[in-house]
Amino acid sequence: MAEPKTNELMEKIVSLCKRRGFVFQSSEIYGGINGFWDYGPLGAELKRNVKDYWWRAMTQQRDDVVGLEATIIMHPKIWEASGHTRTFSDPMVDCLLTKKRFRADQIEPQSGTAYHYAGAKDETTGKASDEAYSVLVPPGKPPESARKVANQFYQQRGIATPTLLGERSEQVKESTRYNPENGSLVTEPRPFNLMFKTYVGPVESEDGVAYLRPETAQAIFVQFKNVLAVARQKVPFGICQIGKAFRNEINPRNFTFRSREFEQMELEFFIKPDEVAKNTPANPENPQANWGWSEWHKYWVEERVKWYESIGLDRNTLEFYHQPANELAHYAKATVDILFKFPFGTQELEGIAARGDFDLKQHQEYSGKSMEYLDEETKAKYVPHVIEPSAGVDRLILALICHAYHEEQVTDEKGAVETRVVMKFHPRVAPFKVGVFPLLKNKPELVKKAMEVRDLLRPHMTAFYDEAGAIGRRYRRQDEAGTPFGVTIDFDTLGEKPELLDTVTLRDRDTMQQVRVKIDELVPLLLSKIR
RNA sequence: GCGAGCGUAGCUCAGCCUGGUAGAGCAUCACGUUGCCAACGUGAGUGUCGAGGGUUCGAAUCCCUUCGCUCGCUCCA
Repeated sequence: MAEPKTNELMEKIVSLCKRRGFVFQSSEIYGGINGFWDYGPLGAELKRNVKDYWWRAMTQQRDDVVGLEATIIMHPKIWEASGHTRTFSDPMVDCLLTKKRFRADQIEPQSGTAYHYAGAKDETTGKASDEAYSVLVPPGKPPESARKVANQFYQQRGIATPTLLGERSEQVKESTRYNPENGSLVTEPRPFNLMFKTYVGPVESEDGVAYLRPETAQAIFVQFKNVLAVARQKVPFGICQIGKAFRNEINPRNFTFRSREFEQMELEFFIKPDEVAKNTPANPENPQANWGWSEWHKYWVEERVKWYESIGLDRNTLEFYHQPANELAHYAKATVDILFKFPFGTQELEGIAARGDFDLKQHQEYSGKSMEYLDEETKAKYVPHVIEPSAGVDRLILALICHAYHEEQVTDEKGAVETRVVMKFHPRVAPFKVGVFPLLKNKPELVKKAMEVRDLLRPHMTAFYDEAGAIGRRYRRQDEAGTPFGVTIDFDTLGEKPELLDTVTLRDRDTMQQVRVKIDELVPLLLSKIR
């Protein structure tokens, strides 16, 4: 089937999301608020299904993972221990000429001669700028190179043929105020705090400063001892959590992909340090308590890929990025990103990191509380290491929507070709599982029977009843909502052909094929398809 | 944050240049019709033209500010 081009495709998807009620812009009637999105009726069902299914797969169906639900606002010292207070508030500077942005502390100190200018004037037009500007040139280079850069600067400000005013020079040593690439002055360092700040208590004072969590993981680490004490688990075991996190992104982009308020699904899986584990490679299907971090890391990557497959994102729709050593965070031993090919580019859905014992050690140090675990089997005492599969819920929802979106050319019986838009969600995550339709709405017997069928299905699955308009139109509406099955009550259901009494047609969203099914068999049949 | 473009009905968009207080298609709702894939008929509704301010007798249209969206740069623990 022909798919539209990328930008066009993304626009169609955004449009459908609004039209059908998957995603709305937050606070839209007030003009919207950048980086925040709401889920409409269909989106809310979809997201709930995805989270429920993750929760079921990660903890309810495993012996070795337990759940946690922690608060969004936590003790501010947590973010000092985790490093977020430091790394999330780097002062940044921009090059005044190229606008390129640097971390202020990462600019290589420069020495040389700085040429300062008070402004510039265009002798022919009379246009002038009194904006001060400076250029640093390396020792021994003539002032002409500084003037060239300064000319560019003033030309950008609308002075076509600038005459530089008030030039004076100065020797500078080890300055970080200039762009090392072109010598241009940079802006004053400006703080960028990526954490949302708030105040605990009614009085806004610095004592009460707190942050909305920028990730859910830390909550798990700080509750590690409590969970350990009650969960009757032995290392290796995991703690998982689903919850909101907040980042004051400089520039939210790509629909819901990078939002300022978003939801994460995270597992922290605690394992033995390699010195304690015997590090016995074994059958990957059969996890071993004594696996080292490398085996566990591979195991969780595979587990997660299987999970994505189970909701319809086949392996070949994903890409895998093994972060090279120079990109790894200093505490990480390995990170594998699971990526999805979005229309706007291939982007990360989940990162699976082997984080060593960094996080627990940090909290041990900052809180003064021991994070050690007594391994009864080996009698060893250690701070467990951790494997962290961390997924973004909202970007996964977006991936599912993009993946589900299909346009198909359909030829009707009159030979006219039209486009069918169909959202091919996996039945497990589809917002509605089944649509129930009376063939005609002006026949009370059909309507009555259809309502009975709806009521029969409703305790088991989300069922959408629709009687408005022609039957084909109702099918197409459900195609756009991604409802995988349609049940139609017709005259045969009522016994027009006696052998078909109490049977209905069951339509498959993707193939549009219909089969006749006994009403009695509907619930078990559909349940087998949506679980 | 910087640069460029854009913002008109639920959606897609015309109108803007050259000011005279808004339109199309689709969608929605009601009634009728409809015997399985966006049929048809009749009728109905909707816009503070993104917001605020200015110019003008008069602003969707011109100017300024602001918010939002898209793209590029930047950022991305």
